[in-house]
Amino acid sequence: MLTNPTEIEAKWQERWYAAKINEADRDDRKKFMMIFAYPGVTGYLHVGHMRGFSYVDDMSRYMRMQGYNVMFPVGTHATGNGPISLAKRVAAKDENMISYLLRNGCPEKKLEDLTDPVKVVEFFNDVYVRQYWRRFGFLADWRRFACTVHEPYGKFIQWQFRKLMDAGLLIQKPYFAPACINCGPVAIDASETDISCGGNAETTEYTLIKFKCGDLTLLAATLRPETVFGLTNFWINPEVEYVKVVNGDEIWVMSRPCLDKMKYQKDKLKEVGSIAGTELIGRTCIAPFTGNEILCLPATFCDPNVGTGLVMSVPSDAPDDWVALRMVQEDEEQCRRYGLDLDAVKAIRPIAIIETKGWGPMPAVEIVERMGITRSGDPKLVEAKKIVYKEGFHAGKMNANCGKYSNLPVDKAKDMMKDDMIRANEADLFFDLSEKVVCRCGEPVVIKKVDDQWFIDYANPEVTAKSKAHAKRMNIMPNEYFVNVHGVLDWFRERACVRQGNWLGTRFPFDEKWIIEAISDSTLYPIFYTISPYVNDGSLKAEQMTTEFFDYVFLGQGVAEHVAKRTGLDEELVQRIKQDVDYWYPLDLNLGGKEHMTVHFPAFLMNHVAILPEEKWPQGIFVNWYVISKAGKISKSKGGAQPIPGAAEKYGVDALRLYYAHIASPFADVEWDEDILENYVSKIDRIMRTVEELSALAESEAMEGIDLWMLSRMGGHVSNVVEGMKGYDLRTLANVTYFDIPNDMKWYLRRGGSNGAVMAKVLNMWVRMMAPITPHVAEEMWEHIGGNGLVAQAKFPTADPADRSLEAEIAEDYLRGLMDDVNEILKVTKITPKRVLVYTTSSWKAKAMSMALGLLRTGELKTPTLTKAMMSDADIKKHGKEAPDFARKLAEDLVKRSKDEVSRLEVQFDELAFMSSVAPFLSKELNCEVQAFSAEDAARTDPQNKARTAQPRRPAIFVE
RNA sequence: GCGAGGGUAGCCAAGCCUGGUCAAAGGCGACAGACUCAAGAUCUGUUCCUGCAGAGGUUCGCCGGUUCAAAUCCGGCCCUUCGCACCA
Repeated sequence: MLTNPTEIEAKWQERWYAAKINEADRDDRKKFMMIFAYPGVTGYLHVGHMRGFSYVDDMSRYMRMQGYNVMFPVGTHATGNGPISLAKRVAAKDENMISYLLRNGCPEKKLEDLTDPVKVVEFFNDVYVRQYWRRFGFLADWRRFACTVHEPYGKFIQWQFRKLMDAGLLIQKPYFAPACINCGPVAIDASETDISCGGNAETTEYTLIKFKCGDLTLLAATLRPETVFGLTNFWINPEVEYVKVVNGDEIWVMSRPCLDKMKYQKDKLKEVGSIAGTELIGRTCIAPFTGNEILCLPATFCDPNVGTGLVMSVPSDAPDDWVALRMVQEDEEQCRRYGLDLDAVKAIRPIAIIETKGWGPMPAVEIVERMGITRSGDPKLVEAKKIVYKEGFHAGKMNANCGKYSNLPVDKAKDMMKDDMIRANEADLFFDLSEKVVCRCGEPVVIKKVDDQWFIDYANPEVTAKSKAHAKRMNIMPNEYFVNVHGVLDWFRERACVRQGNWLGTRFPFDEKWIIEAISDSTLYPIFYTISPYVNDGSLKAEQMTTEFFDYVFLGQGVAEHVAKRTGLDEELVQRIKQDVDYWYPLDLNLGGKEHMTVHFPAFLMNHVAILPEEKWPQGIFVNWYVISKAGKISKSKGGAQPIPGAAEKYGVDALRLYYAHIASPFADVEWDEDILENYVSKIDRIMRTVEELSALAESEAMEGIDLWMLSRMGGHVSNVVEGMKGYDLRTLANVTYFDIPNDMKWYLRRGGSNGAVMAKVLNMWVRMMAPITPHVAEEMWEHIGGNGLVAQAKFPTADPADRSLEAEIAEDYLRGLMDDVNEILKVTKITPKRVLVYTTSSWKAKAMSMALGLLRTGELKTPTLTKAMMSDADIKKHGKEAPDFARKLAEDLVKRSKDEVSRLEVQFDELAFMSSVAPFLSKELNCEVQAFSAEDAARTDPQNKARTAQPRRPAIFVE
């Protein structure tokens, strides 16, 4: 038997792939199709990704052993700008990128190729397949490989979008999205694939409120348009030079950084000059709604980079405003400098507008007081603002000062007032990012308006309702997600599905200027794997993948003969493809990381429901959690994670696979820890040695109790695993196979088990149980014990009912219980035993027990009934002193027992005979003389009269 | 903000849906013993507190409730992790 994991892996992978057992073709078996959500091509993957991937191989191997014809295809998702930006960075000789590539094993001479995005994709496709999936021994059908940027896949996506259009699910409307001013649309996310900083930024919607000031319109950007009723003044930063911008017949005033951003959102802005902040201070402007004239006052907290750089002042509810107002009112010198009317300034009072439970009428005044804030720029203001905003917005309602909005909850009033003001041309919208975002190219990212953006209408009520109903029938794991997915489907709304710019992906079939974006082209794709072998072997060409072709093979619409004629394909081939599709589809299980719960899975589900007939809707979803590093999520972009081939070499593939399956429930994150890996490595070592040792046992000696026990236990283990695997519970499979069974083996040997025939049977079952999770070492052991063919193709074991021996299991439990008790006595008394005497129950107690069990069965077991029954028995009545007490204990004890325990008590078990047979074993274990007696044996040795405490299934013990 | 998950002994982690077999699986780690010249590996035992007889006591984030009985069911609170759309 080989022992080096790398050699074992190479040996068996070669045999599997040579025998093509990974290739799935239609036959007359029942089928099972499962995938993992294909990874994006963004660079090297790390050991964390292999967790979910290996689950799919584990499960598909298990299903194969259960007799299913299993299809496990793989592919990659290269849509987007990941490969482009990688290529750009290589071309720019970016040192971080180069060293990252080399560190992960990219050959130096390959670097030149990687300046081409298409070659980047092909390079990583090869890395993923060879260095990750094949390296891990996956029985994936490589012939079915698909990549989203290959032309035939694009044909499929275009067909999908035509179907969405037919179903009325493609709609067009304006959209505001983050974009680099240079490269076009970018994704803003924590992993910062497209950008070099600002991954946590969010898009903020400001309401621009217009304040007439002579012929100028001052624009205040606010998050709280509902507070206009509380306006007391306007803030201008005296140190800022504002710009004047013509928009229609208005002249807008804003800061320059604001104009730079707004240009991307409004078409006809024309800069016509500038005006100093100081020039505006002291003027009055007209507040919308109220029509009040308010004064422009100086405030340095107006940041030209935030919003418009102009701020409307609501001192009742905005702490910044209140602090600034007080400062202005107290600084008479400044008022004089700006020529302000001192009395008018001093007369400004906050106007209460919102009632919030637990707060007075002026929350801002209150909190500034409470936190002791006196100056603008005090860092505590950030916190103050947060508190007031949160409380007011969610718990407050508009007060009597607010006209027709009085009494409305603040969050409702906000939207109504915003809409009303926009309609009345008193306001507009402006989008900005909550923090600075810079593209990978170095240019800033802004929010850009797109006028004719296409969306997939996931809010469509019919598709949503059908999807929700179908989700109820699906096998969705974990259960929490099964429950939650309905909420997600409800919340799912229109989703922008195409984008412009320099992107890899499929052209939008209705307008070639668009490219279908990354999430929208990866929803229906599992069905593509049913036809991909024909694509990959050249018998189906991209130009033959017409609408009619897809309509026929996927939807069963049209006639094969026509499709054949129009595409030039053989009619027989067209029919064969359709039969393949009908055989394999629907998808049985789609496994993906938890990040897919609110993005991919709902879209996956709804596209199937919207496009395919009901019998092709997916059957299952499995969500897995991550492997994280101590610092947090192991991230592709941040590095630091163990490269996959290195880990495979270091620990062995099977140890890694076992680690993933066993370390925790799939529905919890785990922390990557090298020390723990070592434990799994030695676990596998030990198991291999155990198998080697046990397989050498001599053939057929007489069958003993311990042999019956071993076989019985094995059957129980198999049943538990098979039951668990109905819910794809790999952890139970792992725990039983790699931990419980070895522990049983240990006990078997310790008890002197040595039956070669029994062990041959047990090992044969055990090795097959190891085949799904640690397939390489399982093959090696399978070969060693003389198993038939490849274990990967063997049947998963089933429990043989004839092997079940409750009595044998009871006996060993009895023995272990006894040993525990003896150990406890030895521990407490600190005796080194010279002699241990054991007394089994007296027959009257055994009789009482069976009476009690009888009463329990009929539901009559109570202390008085049992006592009465016992006293009417002559044998028991002789022990009239002890009996009532025993009856009470028995009755109290038995009602608490589970069904399983009770049924064990009902099994006949000769305690004395068993004790006599295990006395030699105990004697060896305890290293002293051991004798067993019946408690009723008049000739027994019993120096302390312990025998009287013996009970059924609980012998009395004497130690000296 | 919206939504979801988690808090179990020194650590990791099952159990919770379906209450009683739960002082709570398993694994690490630690301690002791066996084996060994020794170390490692392996095996055995111990590992909440108390206890010179197999027992008792106090535990499963906190508070309260339901129940004969709660880690498990219900309510509230505290802490924590995660997802939230052009990133797959």
